[in-house]
Amino acid sequence: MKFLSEKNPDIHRTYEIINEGISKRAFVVLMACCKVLYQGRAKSRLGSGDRFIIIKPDGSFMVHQDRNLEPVNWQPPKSNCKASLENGILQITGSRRNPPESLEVEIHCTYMASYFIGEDSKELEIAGYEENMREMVFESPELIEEGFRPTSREYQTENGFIDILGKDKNGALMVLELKSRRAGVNAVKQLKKYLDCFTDHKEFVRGVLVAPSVTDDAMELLKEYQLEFKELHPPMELGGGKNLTLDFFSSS
Amino acid sequence: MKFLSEKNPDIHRTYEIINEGISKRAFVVLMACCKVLYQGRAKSRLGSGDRFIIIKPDGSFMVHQDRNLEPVNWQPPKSNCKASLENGILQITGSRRNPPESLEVEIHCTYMASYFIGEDSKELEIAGYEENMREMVFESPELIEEGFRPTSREYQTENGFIDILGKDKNGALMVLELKSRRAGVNAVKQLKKYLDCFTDHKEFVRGVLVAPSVTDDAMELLKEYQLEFKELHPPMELGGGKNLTLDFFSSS
DNA sequence: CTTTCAATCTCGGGC
DNA sequence: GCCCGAGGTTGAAAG
Repeated sequence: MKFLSEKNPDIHRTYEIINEGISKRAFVVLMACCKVLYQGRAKSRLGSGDRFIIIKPDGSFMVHQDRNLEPVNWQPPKSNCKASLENGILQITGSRRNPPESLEVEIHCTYMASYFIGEDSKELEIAGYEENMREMVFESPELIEEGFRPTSREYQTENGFIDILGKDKNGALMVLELKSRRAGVNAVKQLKKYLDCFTDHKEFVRGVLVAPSVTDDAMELLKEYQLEFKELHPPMELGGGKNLTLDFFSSS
Repeated sequence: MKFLSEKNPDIHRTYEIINEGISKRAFVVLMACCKVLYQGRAKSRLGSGDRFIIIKPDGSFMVHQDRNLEPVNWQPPKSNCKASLENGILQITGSRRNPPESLEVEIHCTYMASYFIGEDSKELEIAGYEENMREMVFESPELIEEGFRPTSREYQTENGFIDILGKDKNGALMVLELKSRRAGVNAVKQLKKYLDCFTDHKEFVRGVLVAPSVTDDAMELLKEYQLEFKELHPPMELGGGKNLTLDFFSSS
C-alpha cells in the first residue's frame, strides 16, 4: 500500500496532491472547507463549511457532510474528475456527458489531503434478497403450503412480471408476490394488478403475498381483495456452506 | 477545525484514536486493511482488503472499497459504534436495535487514522420541480395575484436564497417561498428566516408560501407570523429528466 | 446502449 | 415510533 498524507497543505500543494492522486488512479481523500454547486438532472447549492471529499479510482466523486449516510453531493463512477487552480481559486470538477451534469467543489482551505493506492480484489458475498427467496420457493415449494407446485417464474402479464406462478393441490392457479422485507400497501396493489389479468379465467385464482411481515394497512387491503398472506423470511445463508459466525473471526 | 491524523499507527494506537474520535463526536476516518461481516436485514461477508472506513458524529458508519459510489457495507445514522481490542484483535462494531443488525469490521493493519471536528451549519438547497414552478410564476405572475411583478429569482440573503422576490400592485416588497409538494412547518420557518433579513426595511414586507397545499400546523404558524399562503400546483411533469436534457442542449 | 426493478435502499414528512 | 413516497436514487441484470 502506497500512500501520501499531508496536514494543512496550502492551496497549491493541495492542487498538486489531488492531481498526483488522480493520475496515479489512487483513492483521493480531502478534509476541507468548501462550497459546492451541482447542475444537471437537478440543481443544488451548498454554502461554505467543513466537509469530507472522496475521489475514487473509478471516477466516483463524493462530498460528505458530518451527518447522514449519503453524500450531500456526488458524481457516479466513470465521471471525469479534474482539479483546476485559476486566479487563486482551487476547484474540483466532476462531470459526465450522459446525462449532462457537473459537480463543482470550490476549496477554500484544506485540513488534510491524502491519496492511497491499495489492493482489494475481494467481492462482497451477500444473502437475503428477494431472488434468494424465489430460488428457495422453487426448491422447496412446500414452504408456501403442502401440495403447492410452482410452474413458472417471472411470468409476463400486461401489468408486469409475476414473481412466481403455480398451482395448489386442487389445481387452482396461484399468483405469488414475493417481498424480502415487510410488505406495505403497494405490494398488495401490485398483486391485485396481476390478478386483474386473470379476470376472464374460468376458475378462482388465488393471490398470495409472501413476505416476512406486512403492515396493518396492507393486511386490511389483503382481506378486502380476498388475497392471502404467507409469512416467509428470505434465506440468509452465504455460499461455501461454512459456519460463518463461528469461523469468521478465527480463520485468519 | 481541530483534527488529528497519524500514519501507520499500530493496532493499539488505532484503537486509541478511534475511541478518542468517537467520544469527541468527531468525524473518524481510517484507511486500513480489514474484513467485514454484516448481519441483520440481510447478511454479508467481505474478505480481507484495503478499504476506507468512516464514522460520522451522527453514528453513520461506512466501509468504502475503491469502486462504486455506495459503501460496500454500512450502518445508518444513530447506530451505536464501538471499537474493541481483545486478544490482539481490533474490531469496530456498529449496531442498532430496530431492526436488529450489526456491522463488524476487523482491522488487520492501519495505514492512516484520523479524526476531525469541523463546522458545517449549511444545508443543501436543491431545485428540481421547484425550478419549473419558478419559471411558471415568472412567465405568468398573475398566478400569484393580480398586479404581482417578480423582480429577481434566487435572491441571496445571509440566510440562504429566496426563491422569488417581487412587488405587489401597491409597490410592497413580496418574498415568495415555493414548494412543489404539500408544505409543512419547515417551509414556513424557512420563509420566516428570509423575512428576518428585512427587519430594517422601512415598509412592511409580505411573505407568501406558494404550494399546492399546506399542513394544518403550517397554516397555524403562517397566521402566527402574519404570513400568507397561495395555492399553486406545479406544472404537469412531462418526464422531468428529459426536459432537463433538452434544455441543457438548446441552451449551450 | 436502454429498460427494468430490487435495495441492509436512504431520507424527510405526516400521523 | 411506524408508514409512505420521492430520489440527481444506485446498481445489476437482461434485452
